[in-house]
Amino acid sequence: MARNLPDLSSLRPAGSKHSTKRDRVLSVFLRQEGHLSADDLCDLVHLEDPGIGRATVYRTLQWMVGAGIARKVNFGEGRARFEPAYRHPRHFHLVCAECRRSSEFLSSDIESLLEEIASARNFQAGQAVVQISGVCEDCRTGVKTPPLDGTTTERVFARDALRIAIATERSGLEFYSRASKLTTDPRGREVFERLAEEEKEHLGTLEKRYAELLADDEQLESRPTFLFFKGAANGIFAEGSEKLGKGVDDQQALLIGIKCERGSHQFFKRYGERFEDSEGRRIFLEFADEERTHLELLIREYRSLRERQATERSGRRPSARARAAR
Amino acid sequence: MARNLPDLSSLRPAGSKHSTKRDRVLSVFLRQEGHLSADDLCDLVHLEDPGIGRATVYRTLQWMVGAGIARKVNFGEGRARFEPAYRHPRHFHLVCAECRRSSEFLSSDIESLLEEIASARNFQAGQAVVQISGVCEDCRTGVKTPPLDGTTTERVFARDALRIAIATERSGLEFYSRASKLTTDPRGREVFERLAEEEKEHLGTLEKRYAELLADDEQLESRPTFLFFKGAANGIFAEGSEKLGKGVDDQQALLIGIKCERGSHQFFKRYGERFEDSEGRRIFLEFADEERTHLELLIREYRSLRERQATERSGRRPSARARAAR
DNA sequence: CTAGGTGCAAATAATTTGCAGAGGC
DNA sequence: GCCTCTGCAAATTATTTGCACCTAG
Repeated sequence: MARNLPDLSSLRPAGSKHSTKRDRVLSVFLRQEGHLSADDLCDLVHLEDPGIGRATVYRTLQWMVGAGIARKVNFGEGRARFEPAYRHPRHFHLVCAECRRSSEFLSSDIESLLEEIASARNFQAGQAVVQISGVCEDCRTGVKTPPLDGTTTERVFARDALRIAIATERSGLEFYSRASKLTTDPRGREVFERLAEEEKEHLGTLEKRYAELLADDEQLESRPTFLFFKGAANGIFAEGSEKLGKGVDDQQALLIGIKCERGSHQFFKRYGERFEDSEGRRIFLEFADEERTHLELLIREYRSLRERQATERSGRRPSARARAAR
Repeated sequence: MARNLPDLSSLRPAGSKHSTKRDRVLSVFLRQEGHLSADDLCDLVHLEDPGIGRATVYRTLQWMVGAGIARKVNFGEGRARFEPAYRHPRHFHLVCAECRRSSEFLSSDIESLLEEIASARNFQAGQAVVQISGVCEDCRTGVKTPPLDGTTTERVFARDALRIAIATERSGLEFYSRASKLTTDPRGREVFERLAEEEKEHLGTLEKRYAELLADDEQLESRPTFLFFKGAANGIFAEGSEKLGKGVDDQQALLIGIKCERGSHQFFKRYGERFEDSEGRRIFLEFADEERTHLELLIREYRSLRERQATERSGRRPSARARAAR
């Protein structure tokens, strides 16, 4: 997503010599956006340096795949295509059968289902391929939508990241408002109220950021989604809110909150880390960080509550466990 | 899934002559279980008739793919593999990178997410490829699990179909019990009660069938899942139950029920039709049929309720619409 | 008898490899 | 100077095609 290319000199086969030609192949490859076939890359390389042989391109490509710099994808054309793994985390494809162009998407929902399936089969999952083949909008309507440039791709990614963060924030806010109403312990209630307040404030910040992003590109809101993170992010707090309903006590409410924040934190951290330095990555990681802070606060409060309850019990009469220990 | 092979004589290129050799290739192919490469098929064909050339096998394979008899799958080995489309509906793969064997699964949850994504991108989706590559249980543990024979595959499929049907039945039962408690109109309540009763009865039948199936193969319950239909089937009624909570009137309750039954009916019909004649298919289609009956009952009741309400209103004072029409 | 089907061998296409020479360290 | 990288051409692998012959309708 970001424009800054990785340091070429640090990328070379382990225990190997530096090679100008390999660097050139790599450099040409990394500057490309789409999914190149080995031949496409050959041609492009020849424009800059006709003295580079096919075999070198093939060999470099092989090394790049092994080193995780490139990914080999097969769209069933009888030849492989390659895409940069830098600035493109693991993602899935929509492949047009007519124009052979392909666009990308990312769905954490699908990813988690795949994980579930693999573990149900005791299968140690590595990479997954998800491809939808069909006919793209352009081929059906005849209108040629220009491909998104780097900055726009960045913005779409940031937009989606913000949307997900906002949705999570909203459901978090609902969760804490509910929790604060249900909590009887004044200190616990205060914690939930404070968290709800924080979520509200942060929600405002995110929404402001979203509005600013829209100001940069008026078509931004109508551009197709890149990140499909429907359930995974929002479901966490929604599930928590649901559990809150059924006569839970303060301690349970805190535990549910802890579970939600932990899930949410892990989710945003995990996905944030998958992206190269970019606005979207920043949004995810900042969010993960905020969730971590909340998580710590909740854990502290949970411990304090248990302590206070223990003291209270022992003040009146010894607890069941204490009595059993005697 | 079923053992009965399709009629070979009815399968031939449109406007083409009959050919013994093509029939033989086809017949050998359809008798196989796994994913054959063109060469594998050649070798197998040569065992029965060494006088059949490579080209014929390739040409037959091409025709089979075009005619929808076979599906071409690419596991990234540099050569294509082919699987019979008969007795195997569209499905996804887990591919072991070590032993190169692949096992199959079906997930309606993933399918519906894929549909959603395609439509969000205005992409007319055709086929989808979902592959998880990794290391299978056998390769990790060293224990060689024998591949499932036809009868067992059948049973696993029937087991999964029953599990899904039972889960749906359960959530349907919960939905109708709830609805019957919430409904004020005595006739409407009676309908919901009757449906709840029917669900309960049918649930019993399904559970009995499940127990019978387990009796045939004591390991059946522990065999890996083939159908991953987590959300799609159960979510329908669960969503309906949730909506029921918030002070809905009788008419709305009926409408929610109609929506649930319609979704459920369509779901089971759609997936049932994807399978060749088999116990699993029967379970799905029978279930779809039951849901259709419920759907019709609910629609009749909804109409009757509206009519009664209209009469009631016009008996007391003309309805808003009737007054406006004057 | 004739259009389509078939085997064989040759063509194509993508990718890999052997090898002699070039170039980094 | 050693060892790896590189270009070229030849090899390999998967699949398709041309063509003379065969066979079903």
